[in-house]
Amino acid sequence: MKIEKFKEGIILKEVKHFNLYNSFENGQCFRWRKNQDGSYTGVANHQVLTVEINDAGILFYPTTVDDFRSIWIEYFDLASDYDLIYKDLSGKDIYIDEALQVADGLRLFHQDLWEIIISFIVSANNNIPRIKMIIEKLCKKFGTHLYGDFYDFPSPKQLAEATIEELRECGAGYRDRYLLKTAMEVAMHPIDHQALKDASIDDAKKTLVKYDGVGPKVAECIMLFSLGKQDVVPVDTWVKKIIKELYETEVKGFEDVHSFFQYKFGKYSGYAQQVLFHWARETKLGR
DNA sequence: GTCCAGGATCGGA
DNA sequence: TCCGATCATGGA
Repeated sequence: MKIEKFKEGIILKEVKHFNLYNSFENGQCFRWRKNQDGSYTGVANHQVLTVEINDAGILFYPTTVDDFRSIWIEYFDLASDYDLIYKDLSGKDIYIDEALQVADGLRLFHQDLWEIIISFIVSANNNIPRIKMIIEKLCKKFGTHLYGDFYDFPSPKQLAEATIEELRECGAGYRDRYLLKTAMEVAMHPIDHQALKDASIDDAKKTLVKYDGVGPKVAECIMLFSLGKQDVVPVDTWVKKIIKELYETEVKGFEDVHSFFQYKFGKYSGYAQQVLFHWARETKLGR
């Protein structure tokens, strides 16, 4: 990977399969804001970062070469070969082929475990614009101020010191007590991140669903969006809609949607799910 | 007014 | 183990 210094940041040339819109607005992350010029600015790794694509390549700023190597390559999944994924998935059926075209350059990020746990507790029975709004309020109210209008995601300790009323003021609704209980639990007993990464899907899920507000689907999102488990398939209302409208006959004979996806799309079934999810939302499938 | 959104929890069968 | 009711909130 050719990393070059560029003003306050770095620039990557010749990176294929990185589309900003498809990567930042597919429902995997909630804290990246689109700028007027099409670039995105957000907070991750306790830093404010902007990602921009122009004729010269992909720009990341402000950051250093060292930080980019040690932090952002992992976050943006830049070491993965998406050609490999596309070759593996394409041709499996007409729907995934169309979805891969629409969602081209969608990268599955490796986001912070704690932030993803809280974010997807908020996501339950909720919609994406509201999830973004609630998380933004949580950060502003309980997170550390970074720069301008950007705040760090609150730590377990910071969130554990919140009151139910304050969480309700952020718009969390009935999920307020889930957030508080999970924050207090994690503040008391830090998560063993490496153990979760090493664990099997079943074992990781068993651990994750112990947190209040984390059920099977949220656990699957945590595994796919933070732990890098690319064969985990979160089944939400949109995926159910996709199954019903496109795969109703095909899914019969399988125990559930998970085994169907696993059989059909193999080791990248989680990526297939995310591409289909994004495609369905973009094309307003069934609307 | 009803329905829906990246569902989870709870009590009862 | 499984199923239905219930849970805030705001936009369509």
